[in-house]
Amino acid sequence: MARRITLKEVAKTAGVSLASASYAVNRTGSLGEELRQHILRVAEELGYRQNMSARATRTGRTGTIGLVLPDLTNPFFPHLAQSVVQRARAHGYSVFVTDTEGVEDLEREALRVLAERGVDGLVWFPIRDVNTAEAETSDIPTIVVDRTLPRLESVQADYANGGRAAIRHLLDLGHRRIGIVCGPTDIASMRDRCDAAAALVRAEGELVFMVENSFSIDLDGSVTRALDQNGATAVFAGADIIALGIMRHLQAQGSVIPGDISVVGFDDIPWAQMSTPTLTTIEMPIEDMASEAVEAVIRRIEGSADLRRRVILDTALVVRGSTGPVPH
Amino acid sequence: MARRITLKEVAKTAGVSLASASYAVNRTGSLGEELRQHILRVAEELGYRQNMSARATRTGRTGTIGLVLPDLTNPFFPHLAQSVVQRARAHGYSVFVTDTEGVEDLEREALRVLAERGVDGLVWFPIRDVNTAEAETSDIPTIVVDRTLPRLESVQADYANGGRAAIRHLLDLGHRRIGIVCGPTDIASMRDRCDAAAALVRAEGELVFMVENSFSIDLDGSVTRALDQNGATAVFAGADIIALGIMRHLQAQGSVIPGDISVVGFDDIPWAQMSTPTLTTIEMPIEDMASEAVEAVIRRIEGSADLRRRVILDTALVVRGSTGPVPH
DNA sequence: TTGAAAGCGCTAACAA
DNA sequence: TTGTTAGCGCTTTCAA
Repeated sequence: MARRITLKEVAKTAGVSLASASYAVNRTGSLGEELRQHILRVAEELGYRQNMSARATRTGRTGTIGLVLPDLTNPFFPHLAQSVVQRARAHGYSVFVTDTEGVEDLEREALRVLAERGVDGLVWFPIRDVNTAEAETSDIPTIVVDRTLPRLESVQADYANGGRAAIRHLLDLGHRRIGIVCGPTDIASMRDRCDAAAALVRAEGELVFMVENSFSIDLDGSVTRALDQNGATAVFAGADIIALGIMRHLQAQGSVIPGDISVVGFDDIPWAQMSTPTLTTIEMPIEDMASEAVEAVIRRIEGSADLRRRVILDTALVVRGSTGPVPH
Repeated sequence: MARRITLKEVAKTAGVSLASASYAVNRTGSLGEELRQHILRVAEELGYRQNMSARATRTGRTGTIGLVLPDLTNPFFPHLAQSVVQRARAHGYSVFVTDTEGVEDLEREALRVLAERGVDGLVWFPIRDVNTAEAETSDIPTIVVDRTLPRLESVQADYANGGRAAIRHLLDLGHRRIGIVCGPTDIASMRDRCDAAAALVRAEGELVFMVENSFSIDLDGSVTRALDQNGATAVFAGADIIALGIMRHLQAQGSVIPGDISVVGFDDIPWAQMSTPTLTTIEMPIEDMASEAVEAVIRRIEGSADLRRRVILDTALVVRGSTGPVPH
């Protein structure tokens, strides 16, 4: 493990001062063109690589961003993480990824560690709509994704409209007796989509049941009971993973989808395309959310002290095989 | 954005020297118990947080690990990434995650950036069995996952045995006419499982076809043709994603799985549990691979100049609904 | 345009 | 046990 070449050594071999070497490498200061070229050539030859830590102690900037999210294996997040990493790289930032495992203590700890590492900014998908780490994040530019936290800029999808779009689709197919299986309602983004959906069902049809299930393909007894007993011709689920569970249950009971009953989900996770039938759902603008979040956090880092904003991005209905005309 | 408290300020307010403050915070050196407590209390009150960059310039260690992988949205990786992040945290390391998008230039670039950031170690899942970045990684402790690269320690699953276990399972069910759909064979781990599987089929049954497909649920024409024309009673796929595509295709042709034909995959991605029928497959020891990789890289970082090792972890057959007795 | 030198916040050898 | 002090590698002000 040969010791790394320092700027000083580059300067010495190039026969220039440390300052000039620094100027050349960073394209700062003013340097004669041939001198700069010469220094860069020497640096190249010696295999010089910047020491970001040292640079960071001087500049106070690390060129890093922390991404904090609840659970990488939840199908929603890998795509988000990938997009954040890519957008950040495009701006020259590297990303610390932290998985909080849905545990608030770990979340607080994660934010503390990232603060200590001196991340320039944070993209944070909180476990719940609660700021578990006010203190740790208070002096770091932070963008919250998918949640709303006091005093923090956020990027969200238009959940309410998404919920309505799902119901509108069912209504257009002639469905009137509609059931809703919501995800955990302690999360605002979930409440938004379900409440909006429920309101529209009530206005133009009949809400035959509205129950809740955890983010799981396994259904609670209360949910299966609702599905079995209430004669809905269509079901809206607050999350695709739940919708898939519903489809599985209905099919196991001998129902044909969408012949007997239609199902629509929310999120457009990858599985939605591989189920039988494929799942009609509401697509989240994940890439847009990721780039919006990264751009926003970098904008804050680079100083343009933006107003506190809330960016709301459009969702879209994706019609697939799990919805069809109401049976008679 | 209030300026961060420095150790110097802590020392001053606590009325001690900078060194003592450092000792207290790092639990190094020798310090009277009450003095240490006092300093820590002051640090706490002031909201002191270490500046890891400064620390790193002095110690030459950043307490960070780089994780480099081809594609976070590939269902295999989120779990791996999560496990790596968790194991690393348990050891006090933070993880830079980089997605190389399956592009070798980006991979090289990613490794260069991580080297520049001074990561203490690298956990690297290369795109192919080729070291695209010899130079960038040569002086950083590196563990390669799932591939074999010259001069680098690696962690792998026992692919050959996994392939054999899948075939053994089919043979035990009475199948003799078996087809194989391999994944991209330019990857050693894929070749291993398929070759071992093929050898066993040839030895104890009849290999009715052996074709190749990309890592995709969509099948090449050559694959669908093989499936349709060769009267296999069972198919082994080199990857679950391909197995799911095969199931979809067969079902679309009117075949019943496993009544008419059995399908077994490889990887045990999450979807394998949600398909209809659920997919019999070979489980990869992902968590073990992740912790083995992290432990190994940390062992190297902390100096125990291990011999160059190759760790091979066991795979396991997971029997689900897509395999059954041979039809007559 | 170039260089000398101060100092970022911290650790650790050495002295007291 | 505690303090003094010399740097780690770098950027940046200031003077030449």
